[in-house]
Amino acid sequence: MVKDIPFTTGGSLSTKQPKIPRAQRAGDLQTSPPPPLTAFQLESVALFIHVFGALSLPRSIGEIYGLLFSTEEPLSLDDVQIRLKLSRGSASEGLRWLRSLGAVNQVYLPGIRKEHFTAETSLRKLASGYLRDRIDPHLENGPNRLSVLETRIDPASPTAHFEKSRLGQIAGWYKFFGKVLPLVKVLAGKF
Amino acid sequence: MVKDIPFTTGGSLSTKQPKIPRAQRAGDLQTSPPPPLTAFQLESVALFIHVFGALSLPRSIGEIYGLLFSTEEPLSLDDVQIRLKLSRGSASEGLRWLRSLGAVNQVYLPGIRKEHFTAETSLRKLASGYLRDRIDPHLENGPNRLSVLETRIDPASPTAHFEKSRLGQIAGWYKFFGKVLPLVKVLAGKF
DNA sequence: GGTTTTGTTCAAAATAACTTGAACAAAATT
DNA sequence: AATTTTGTTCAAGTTATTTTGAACAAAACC
Repeated sequence: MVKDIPFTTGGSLSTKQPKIPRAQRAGDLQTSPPPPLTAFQLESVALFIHVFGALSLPRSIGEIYGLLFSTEEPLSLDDVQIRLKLSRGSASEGLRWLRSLGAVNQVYLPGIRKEHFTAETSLRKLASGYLRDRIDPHLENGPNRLSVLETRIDPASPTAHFEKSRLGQIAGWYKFFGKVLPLVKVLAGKF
Repeated sequence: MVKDIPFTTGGSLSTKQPKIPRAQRAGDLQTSPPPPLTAFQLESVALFIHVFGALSLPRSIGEIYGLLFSTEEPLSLDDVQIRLKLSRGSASEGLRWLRSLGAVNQVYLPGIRKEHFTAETSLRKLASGYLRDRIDPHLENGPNRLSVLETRIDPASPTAHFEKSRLGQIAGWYKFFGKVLPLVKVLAGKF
């Protein structure tokens, strides 16, 4: 809202200069020349676009992780954005997603205000983060879903016996995942 | 192509009747009244839409598997299409995808021409099919991708050491999956 | 206090994925 | 061999996801 009044800002009543688009701000005098990626970085980005794509995750997330993975120094949001030519929004949301998963670490550099990030490469942390955020939640509703399904069986119906056996089937699947996922997390710690 | 000439067909030169849309063909006299799903079927469909959605698979695939899972008798493509109100194309492609994964079985009913399908519920088959079709292919390219990445390292560069350590990291990940996935397949057989 | 820097949000635009349905192909039937 | 039944394909339409960018909010700085 208030989209038509670009030359005033929210809070203050005092005189204000026109708002300068962010792109010009930092750069007017010396717009940092976009640092090209090394061959290793380019190949890493391609690799992780592929890997994340296999999990149906958006390209931008693969790009960001790939860049951090292939770069020794911590990078800021702006570094990421400029090097990958992403929008601010994508870079911000992508980093947030990766952070929440535990796939990137925040690094505080003394005297520097911007947050910086590095790639987390521990398989244990990556695997457990992924499973925790993207798989476990589905398993937690399991028992609930199962009991709802049970209420849909009419014991009088001739199909009741079949339906109960299906119910048992699903229960077995949940049991399987309940046992195997923790095991995978443990094994991931050994690599 | 030849999209503007709806009243001739490809092969023959002889006189032909206008092509009748499939929908009218079977039905003119008694269009089969769409059989409503039972409460159990409805709930199953919802459940599998959810489960397949967690794997970023299309809704129609979850619907089809859910219907077959909750139905004792084998169903034909038309049965699936009509009951779920899907298009022919979706039903066909969805069933093909599920078949190729090994998640549905083809059943030949004596004296009936249409192919019929039932849901495969063995965890071993489901898991190994999914892993085989959707995960293994990515792992197979692994060694190749790894060696390409290696060629991108300039041994003279000061980052070469870091980059080699990253390479080792990835190699470890591949090793992990190479060991764990077969284990998962074996364990799935025990449930 | 006001200004600047930094990070987030979200509506709209761009892109990708899915679905539809009619044409086609293949096989069974007459 | 012509017709009917059945299953597949794919261009076009529809829907969902991702990306963009400008407004906003929060914190650091003056």
